[in-house]
Amino acid sequence: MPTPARTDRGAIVDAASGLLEEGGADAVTMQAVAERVGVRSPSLYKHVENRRALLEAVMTAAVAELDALSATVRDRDDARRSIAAQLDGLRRFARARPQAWALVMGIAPGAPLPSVASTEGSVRSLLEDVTELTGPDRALDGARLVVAWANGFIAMELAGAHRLGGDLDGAWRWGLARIVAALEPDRPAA
Amino acid sequence: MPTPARTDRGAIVDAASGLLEEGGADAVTMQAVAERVGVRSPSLYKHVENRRALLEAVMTAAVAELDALSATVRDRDDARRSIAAQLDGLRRFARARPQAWALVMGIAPGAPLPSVASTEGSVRSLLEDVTELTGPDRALDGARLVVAWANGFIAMELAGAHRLGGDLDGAWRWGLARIVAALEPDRPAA
DNA sequence: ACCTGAACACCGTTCAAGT
DNA sequence: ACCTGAACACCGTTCAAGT
Repeated sequence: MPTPARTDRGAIVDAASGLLEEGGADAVTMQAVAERVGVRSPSLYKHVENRRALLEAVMTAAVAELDALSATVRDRDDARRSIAAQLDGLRRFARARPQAWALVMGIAPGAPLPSVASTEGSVRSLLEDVTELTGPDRALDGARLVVAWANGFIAMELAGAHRLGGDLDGAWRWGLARIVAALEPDRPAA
Repeated sequence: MPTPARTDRGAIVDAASGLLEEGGADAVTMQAVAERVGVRSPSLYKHVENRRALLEAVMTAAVAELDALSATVRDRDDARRSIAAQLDGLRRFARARPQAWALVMGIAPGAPLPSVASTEGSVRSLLEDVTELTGPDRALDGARLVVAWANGFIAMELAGAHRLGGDLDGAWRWGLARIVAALEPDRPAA
């Protein structure tokens, strides 16, 4: 006789996301996830292939959130403003969900896969904004410049680069202005 | 009767470094390390406090290598050239020892601690070079700009951001030129 | 003073047995 | 069709016993 499912994939991924943010990827054990959704750990294997696949699902969900956020903050009327808004959004997401961000960046302790590449899906709208400033020939290089800086800055910030002192928010804004200006070859922006 | 030591901390850290590069931090198990140095895993605890401390020692060794490399490639006569040389050196190191770089970046699977901050020790000489271009007021912001971009780019590269295509070496050189130019407020560099 | 086997608590994963 | 307990191979770590 068929037994009705006592949990499902969505609940499992949610539980894993919660555990990830609370204790890092190491805290996402099959037993902890199982306990949170109310089953025993072997039952999870009816819904996810294994722990690695579960973490990939968590990652995919985070990428989707980032894509949605990117679409929300985008400003189609002003490329410069749009780039700034999207990078600010990325930083906000990273501060709110550092472990998910680290997972997406391929930076997480216990991460399943390198995956910055998948983030580049959410770079698509950024790419269009950047193209407006660089022209099509340097659009890809420009997008890489911008994304590399932002993620590198965030990595430093989350890793606690406070010890050098200084105003981190100020450093972000100054860097952001410089980076955007650097996309425009000839005009020496303010 | 005292028994002569059959291994020592240096050999243990070396073995751990090798395992790290071969299979990532997950491969640095106490048993694998023990086997490589020719003892049983419990004996390791006579020389290192625990696995976490061992990984920290590996990280410290990598930071020391980076510092040495940085000192080697530095060019005291030309700040711009010196910055480029140091970032190129960082990229070379990251490509040769991706796992060690990831560990230092706080990016490794199973990393013990966020530690980009400690990298900033090796940023000291970079900081001096940057100061020549930005002046003292923006030196810290400028160093953060440069280091963030370089590490972000390397993270993308190591994570396999090839899928978007394009010339990655070209993107690095172009970005590097732009970043260095961005340090000089007014002059619109070539 | 260092090394070892045995032991403990924990992992992920498989599988036969239940409903 | 899903859930479970038992089991397996593996972790990190402790500790009494060896030399």
